[in-house]
Amino acid sequence: MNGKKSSKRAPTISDVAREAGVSRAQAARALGGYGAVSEAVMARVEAASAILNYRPNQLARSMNTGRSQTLGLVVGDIENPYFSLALRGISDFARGEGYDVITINTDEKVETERDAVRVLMDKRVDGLIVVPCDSRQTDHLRQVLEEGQVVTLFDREVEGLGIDAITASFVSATREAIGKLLALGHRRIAYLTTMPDYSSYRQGALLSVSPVAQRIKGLEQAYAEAGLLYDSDLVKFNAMGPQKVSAIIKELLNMHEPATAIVASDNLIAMAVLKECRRCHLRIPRDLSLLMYDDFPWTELVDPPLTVVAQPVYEMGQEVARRTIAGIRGQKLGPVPQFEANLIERESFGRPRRCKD
Amino acid sequence: MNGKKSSKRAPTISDVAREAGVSRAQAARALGGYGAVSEAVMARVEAASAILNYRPNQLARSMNTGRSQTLGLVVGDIENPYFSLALRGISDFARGEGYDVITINTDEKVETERDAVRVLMDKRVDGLIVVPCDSRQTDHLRQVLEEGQVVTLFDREVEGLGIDAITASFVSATREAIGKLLALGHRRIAYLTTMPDYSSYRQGALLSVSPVAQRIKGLEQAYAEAGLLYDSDLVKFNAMGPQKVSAIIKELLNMHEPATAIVASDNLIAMAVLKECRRCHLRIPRDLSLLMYDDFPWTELVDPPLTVVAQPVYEMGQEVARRTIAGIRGQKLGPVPQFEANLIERESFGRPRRCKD
DNA sequence: ACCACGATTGAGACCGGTCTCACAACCAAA
DNA sequence: TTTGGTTGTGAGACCGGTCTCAATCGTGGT
Repeated sequence: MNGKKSSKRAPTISDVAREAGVSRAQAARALGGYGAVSEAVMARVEAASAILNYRPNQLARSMNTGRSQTLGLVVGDIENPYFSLALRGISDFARGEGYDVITINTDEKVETERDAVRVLMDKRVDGLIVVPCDSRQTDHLRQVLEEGQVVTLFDREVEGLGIDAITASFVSATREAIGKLLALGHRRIAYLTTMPDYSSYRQGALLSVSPVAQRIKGLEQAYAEAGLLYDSDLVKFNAMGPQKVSAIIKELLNMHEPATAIVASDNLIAMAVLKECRRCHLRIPRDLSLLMYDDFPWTELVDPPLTVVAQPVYEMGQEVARRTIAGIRGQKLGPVPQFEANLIERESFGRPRRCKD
Repeated sequence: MNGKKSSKRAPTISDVAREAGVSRAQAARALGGYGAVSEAVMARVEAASAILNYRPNQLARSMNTGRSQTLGLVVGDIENPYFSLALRGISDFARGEGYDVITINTDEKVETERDAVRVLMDKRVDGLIVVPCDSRQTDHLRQVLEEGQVVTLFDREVEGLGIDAITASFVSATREAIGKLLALGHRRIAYLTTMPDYSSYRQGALLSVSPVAQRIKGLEQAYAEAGLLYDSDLVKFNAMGPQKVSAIIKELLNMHEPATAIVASDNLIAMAVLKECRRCHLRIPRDLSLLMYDDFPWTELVDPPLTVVAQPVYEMGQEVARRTIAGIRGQKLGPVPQFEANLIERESFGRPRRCKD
């Protein structure tokens, strides 16, 4: 139905020039607002442009300016409300500066991330915003940086790349949250993350800058402050999907000393935990306390309303966009602002149950 | 930090040709896999390309093929999980066919939609997927259609444009849901939508194809089947944001014959209703029954789990992408498949309370 | 009247690819 | 040996803009 015959080919600057009776160069100058143009020519060209309903071809413009006015966003999963809110922040800011955004999902697979970066480079985006899915495999990032591309990281840092990363700082909010759990009497607090287990997180250095590492650090600090030592067996990686989470919960509850509280590293895990609890008739916070990262509208609507550590996702989105665009323009913006996560207390914390059952 | 000096300019096909000792045309043929190329040249060019780490400039390619391998998505608010799930469906399918997606938010403002369409046209996207925010102001769509652009609508139809629209069919699921409410004894069932009130929805024709119209139709059918007449004063437009929703709920409960059930046209409204109920200590379903459109993971986690009318959003997203790309390629795909919405019964329906208080 | 200088203007190169066309080389058929 | 048809190849036009450069024009200074 649609493109019956591409009816009228879109008018080009040559058409406008002919209509106005001037040279291509002159028409371009009039429309582009650069160089010197007389009143008369300006008027004629504007009229011609209006008559033909001329719109400049951005592709052609990009060709020789080298700027495409487009940002590339490489993200794990845009369906995840965390990222879609970030995208909203990014595109709102970008739009205000005349940039558009191409989004590509990686599903947290490095191979896909590599492809995505390449595709976006090929499309000559002016800047790249990347949520790197593996802090160790970053050759592709290093390579595009060498080519002079502007890259900004979001949500996760990578050491040694020497580029900005917009992240929230989780240590203090986490320490505060875990402190409350400890005060309530919890000792066995499990941490669930979708992150794959890199042989062991205890190698520390590798993960030292990721949000997960920060959160675990905050957790350990809280234990230390209480004069306790955290049992790192309670950190569970690879909690992707409801089945995995379900299995992990079973494991945690069947330990010699069962977990009495769960920290969910993101909203998907938290939902899986909630679902599993409902299935097994476990009541929160009576049977299990729950802390989740990120605050979404529904978290205060569930039963019980969830205590969460929130980060200003939308604002962080705006900030990556701001810094990326500044980078493109060659501006310096000073140090990355600290986005501090904060604890929002609702009703998913309670005293631990004494014994099993 | 980033673009210190754009270190090495990206190699072009000329560089490859020189390195391989052949003409530009020949190098292009070898790389592009068209025309006739001898074994020897092929090998030399491939080697040169690998050495230089050559990547073709998609912009330049787009220039004269006229195809940018990019889709434009114009959507109300990507933060809305309904749309972000749809986007996921769209980009997954698009990616599989070698297309990328530029997303622009309209905030449901026609003016912004107009701009968005223009910007995307200027960037020469190959096809446009639009969630039109006003079924009456569609000149900009009509115009790009005349220019031969491929456009597919999503979520909402517009009459007289003669293009595909991917929507779910809501009549029967809604009739079923409302039938259950009527059977439980409800008579005063309110419908809340963010849609602005076009003087009055009773003009019918204007809204005849929108999802909202379909839902109201299903609602009225259910009443008719029960031998009742629906009081159209119970349809409340313009329910944008928690405050509006809050005001509307107050109004509904203070009517001479108060509403005993609420139908929320989208998840944002439903959340606002839930929040308001919590604030006013109204219990669902004891004091008020609630039906919401769209099914999201959290709907079965809230208190109580929500009865919803679900639509296969992800699949619908895939389908728009499929049809848009088919349109670009000039293929015909036959009639648009019917996506039937279906009722998922959970626990937010109950008997209406007898009197006030 | 003559020259310098700035404002206007058009010709044409260029961005990095694709693609048409003419021509050379090669082989089999006549 | 001449003819015809197939590769293989390079030259160069083209996509639709931007931008450099030199030429032209008008004008004030001397």
